[in-house]
Amino acid sequence: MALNRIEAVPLYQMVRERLISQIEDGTWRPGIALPSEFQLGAQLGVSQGTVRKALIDLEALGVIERKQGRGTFVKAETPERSMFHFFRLSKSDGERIAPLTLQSRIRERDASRAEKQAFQSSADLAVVEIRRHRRFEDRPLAEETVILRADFFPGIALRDDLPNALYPFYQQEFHISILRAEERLSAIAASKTQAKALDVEPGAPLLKVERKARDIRDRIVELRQSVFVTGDLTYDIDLS
Amino acid sequence: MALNRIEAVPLYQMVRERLISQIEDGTWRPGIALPSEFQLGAQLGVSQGTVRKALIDLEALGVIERKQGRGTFVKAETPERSMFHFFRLSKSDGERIAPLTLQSRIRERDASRAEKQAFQSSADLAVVEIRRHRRFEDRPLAEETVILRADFFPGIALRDDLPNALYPFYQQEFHISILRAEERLSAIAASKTQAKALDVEPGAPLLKVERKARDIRDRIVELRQSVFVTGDLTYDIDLS
DNA sequence: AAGTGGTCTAGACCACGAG
DNA sequence: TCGTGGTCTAGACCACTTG
Repeated sequence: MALNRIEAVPLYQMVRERLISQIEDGTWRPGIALPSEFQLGAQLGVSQGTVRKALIDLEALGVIERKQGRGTFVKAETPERSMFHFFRLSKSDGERIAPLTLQSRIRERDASRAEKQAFQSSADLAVVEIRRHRRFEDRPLAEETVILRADFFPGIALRDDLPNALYPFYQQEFHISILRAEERLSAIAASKTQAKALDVEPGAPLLKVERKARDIRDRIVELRQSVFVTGDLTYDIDLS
Repeated sequence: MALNRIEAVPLYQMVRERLISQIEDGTWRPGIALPSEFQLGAQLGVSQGTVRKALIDLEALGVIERKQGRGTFVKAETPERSMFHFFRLSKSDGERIAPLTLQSRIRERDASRAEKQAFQSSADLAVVEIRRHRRFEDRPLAEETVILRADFFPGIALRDDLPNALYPFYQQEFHISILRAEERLSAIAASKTQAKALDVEPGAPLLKVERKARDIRDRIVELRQSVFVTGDLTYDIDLS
């Protein structure tokens, strides 16, 4: 239980990494309370203040939630939270919208060279490709392709019950928490295929979003390309 | 110099607000070093640890920079930093691009109802409108309209020497630091006017970006609408 | 009343940068 | 060598939640 002190690595960072490991391996599950700061300190052989610093880091990371008088809780990725965080389309009055996923196809294949590069892997790699058609208020909203590292999601290609919100599913079934993502956006003209799938004229403006999603260890675990019909919707972001 | 202890407001928050005020009023100017943690604590009548907590907050806010062994410095908004932070277009290889501003027109007028609402002001309000045409590598890149609260930028409408990067200019000339912004993005089809200004076909896909920029006090001080020809450029963002 | 996280202090020592 | 921020500890008290 106690930490092996390694020279030149601050104690609170070791505590933080230890806790991350324990959340990953299921020792502390989403929704439940961690031991108190004093208890954790006693277990790990450090002071309460050191545990505290680690917990503040983890809260800033978005891994846990601290509530005065109640305790410290592992954050559960609910479909609602995930939508709010990673699906950022809203109406002109600012109200966020939630899409519906109608069709999805899933298959496993070898990674392309570009995909291997994106996953920062030099060895051969199997990936799982998910294609989805997403709608909102009975109209086509987006065409989406999701690429996953097959080794991180064993058996996912055999699942025929993929939910609308994938990130809570990743967390519950595979212990993978998506915490950050990098996106590249551009305006494109609809191709014939896209126009047909999204029920717009060829050449109509579409918003293309290419995403690299990272887990708790900052590994890139998902690639995603989405093409949206924005219409009078907007894609809302914060720069800070 | 010392703080007036107000019940129910933590000391470190009072220290933080005090330091923000002092940065705003020019007591500590961008680029210079603050007094050490112990000196600040002695001046304000609190312990070094309390000052430290305030400084950690300010660093997370992006207001200061702390360097071990050297000191704590007020961040200077350089054109480079500002570009990197708030101008997020890049080439397909990931290299950030820097635009050139060719024409700009500036005038003062009354705020529209929508603008008053955006600035969260119920009273009448004068605004300054800046229109800019921005280019990259000899091609049109964007048409931009910037709306400022006239009361926050006294005399700016008389300036005929607006620089390419406005945010460092706001900081140096008006002591206003832009720290955060909210943006709403959408893909639109070029109107005839836009097509002519940006040298594309009418109907070509453009990326529209509507920004509300906030200062150190979280006040909305600038509205901005930009319309970009993305082509093979992308607008890069982080979700976290 | 008991237990949790939040604030505040004081002091010791370490790591880094500059003279 | 000195002064800075960075880590770590120990202890006191406050604010909030639950039983």
